[in-house]
Amino acid sequence: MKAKVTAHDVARLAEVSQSAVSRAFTPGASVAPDTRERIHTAARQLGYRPNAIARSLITRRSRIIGLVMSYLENQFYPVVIEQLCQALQQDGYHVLLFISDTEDADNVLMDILQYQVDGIVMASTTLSSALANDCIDAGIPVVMFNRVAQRRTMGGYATSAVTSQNRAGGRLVGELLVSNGHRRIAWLAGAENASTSHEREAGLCDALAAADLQLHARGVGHYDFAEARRAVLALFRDPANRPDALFCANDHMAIAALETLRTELGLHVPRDVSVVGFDNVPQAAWPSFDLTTVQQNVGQMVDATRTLLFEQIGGQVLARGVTVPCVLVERGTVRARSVEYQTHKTSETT
Amino acid sequence: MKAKVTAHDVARLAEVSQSAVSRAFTPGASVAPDTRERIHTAARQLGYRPNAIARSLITRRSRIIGLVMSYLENQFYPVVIEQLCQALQQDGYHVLLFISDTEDADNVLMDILQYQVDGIVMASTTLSSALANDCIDAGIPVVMFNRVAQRRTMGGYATSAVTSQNRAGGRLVGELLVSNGHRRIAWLAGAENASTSHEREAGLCDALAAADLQLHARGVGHYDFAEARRAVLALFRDPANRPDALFCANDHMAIAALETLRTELGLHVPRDVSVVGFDNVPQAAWPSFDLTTVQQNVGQMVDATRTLLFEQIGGQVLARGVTVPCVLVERGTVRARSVEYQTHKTSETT
DNA sequence: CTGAAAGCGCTTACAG
DNA sequence: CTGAAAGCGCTTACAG
Repeated sequence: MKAKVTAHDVARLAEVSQSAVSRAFTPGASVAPDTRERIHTAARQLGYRPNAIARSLITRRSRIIGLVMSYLENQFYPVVIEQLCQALQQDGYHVLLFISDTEDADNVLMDILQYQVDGIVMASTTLSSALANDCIDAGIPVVMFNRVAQRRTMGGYATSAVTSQNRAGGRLVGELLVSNGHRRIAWLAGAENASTSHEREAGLCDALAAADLQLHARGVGHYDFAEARRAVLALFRDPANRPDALFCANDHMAIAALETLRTELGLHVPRDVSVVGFDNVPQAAWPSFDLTTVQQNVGQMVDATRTLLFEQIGGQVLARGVTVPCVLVERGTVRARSVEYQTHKTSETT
Repeated sequence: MKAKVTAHDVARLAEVSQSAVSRAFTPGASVAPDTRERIHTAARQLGYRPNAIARSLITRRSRIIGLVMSYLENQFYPVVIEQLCQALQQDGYHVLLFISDTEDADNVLMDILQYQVDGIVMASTTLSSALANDCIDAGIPVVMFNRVAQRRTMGGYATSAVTSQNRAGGRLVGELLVSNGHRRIAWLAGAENASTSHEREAGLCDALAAADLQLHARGVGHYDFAEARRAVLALFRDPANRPDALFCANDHMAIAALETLRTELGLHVPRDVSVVGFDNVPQAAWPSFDLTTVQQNVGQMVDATRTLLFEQIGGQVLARGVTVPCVLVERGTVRARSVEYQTHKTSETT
């Protein structure tokens, strides 16, 4: 391992001061063009790269964003990581990734703070809001991704958040199911303390209420494959009182439901029961699932996250929420309107 | 945003020197127990956290590992990220995540080097080995994860690598297929320049050769869903000359093959054709796929990665390769031995 | 446009 | 066990 080459080494070779070397690597600094040229040549010769750590210490900007997630089995999150990482790289930022169960959240917090990250993105539905508030108290901008803080304000601060229009998305699904003739509509919730799950359920209920319907049944899958399976089994235990549609709080659980309904309960989707998810993960489009779902616009969510982050890094203390529209993606898991129903409403058909 | 509290502030409050504060936060440093106590109390009072950036500058250790990946759609990699991240967190290290297409690899490299990472893990089959060699030249330990450098040595250095026993895994699959009576065995390669794909194919061919067989056909799917679909279509174009088994270089492509065979070609798996993958991603266990595959032991691979990394960070310059055993996971996509064949070999059955 | 100097927040010999 | 001091590799007023 060769000794690290520093700005001083380059300065010596290029016969300039160390300050000049620094300027030659600072966009917009005032250096004569030929000086800069000479410095860059020397730097290339020595294999010099500015030390970002030293720069961070003096500028008090690390250009690092902490990204906190709890689990990646739900394919929605790898997609988020990929897009967020690439976008931030383009902005000249980098991503320090923390995987955290809710239990060791405190240690994670300490680590993040010690690394002097310029901001934090919490992209997980299962992290405590207390953690977020601690960061804000430490003066570090936090953006909640795909969730909302449980307490929106604390000590005069508020937590920024980027979410889909979950309630509107839920309503879209409710309207689709109702207009296709479903009357016994069940809801499979994610985590009871997750804002995403709540809002999607509220949207569903809005649509049901507008049609004078109520939730037929309700289960909780904790956004987990195995738990979703169990909940589905319970929901469909009584053959005489089966739901005719199941709306799941995300695709990950919807796929678990699909598998369980087909394999273990011998039901056909959508003939016996319709299934709808939320997210539009890549697997939803696979022919085996062909899942009708609500697409979260990850690109727009990532853009909004960057905007909120940079606003706050730039000193604008105002936290705010941004809400991104989502769109219904109709595929094959919702039963089409029955014939008599179609006749009934034929004028409405587009 | 409150002003940052530093070791000096704590020193003032605890009525000690700034050096003492530093020692109180350095495990193993010599401080009187009650002094340490007083300092920690003061620190807690002020909300002090040591600045990891400043520490890195002086210790010349950032305790950051750069993790470079190209894409996360193959679910194998999110699993790797999750486990690697958590293991390194436990070691007191953190992960700076870089997503890189092969094209912008150079920029990525510069960034990594500027951030003074203590080591780099390249966990992607599609990154150039030139990139890896550049890092080694810069004196930063590199471990290839799930691949091997194209040129193992350069300028006296070699690149450490952690891989599964891919050739043995490929042989296992070949033996399974042959012993179950398949005779027209096709191979769906990943990328032509990926060591994983090569070795698995070589293992398959070993098994075929031992049974006096040859590859029946061969396609290339570039580890991509859409390309795998296209390759499968080509492989099965001629109904008179169809493979009776298809071994895919990873599960991601095997699932694409399954979907294509069933939906577009109307073939039944395993009655018409057997399909085997490699990795054992979570989806392989889903009932819709129930995919027979070779499991890569991610836990062992992660452990080996840490070992190699820390060896080299500790100054042992020797790069070396570690190879982790993998195991055949038999599920439902391989046709069982035909009756006459079974009779023939009945004594061998375990 | 350029250089000398101060300083970012720490760690770590070196004395005592 | 403790403190004063040097220094990690940069940036950035401040003069010139």
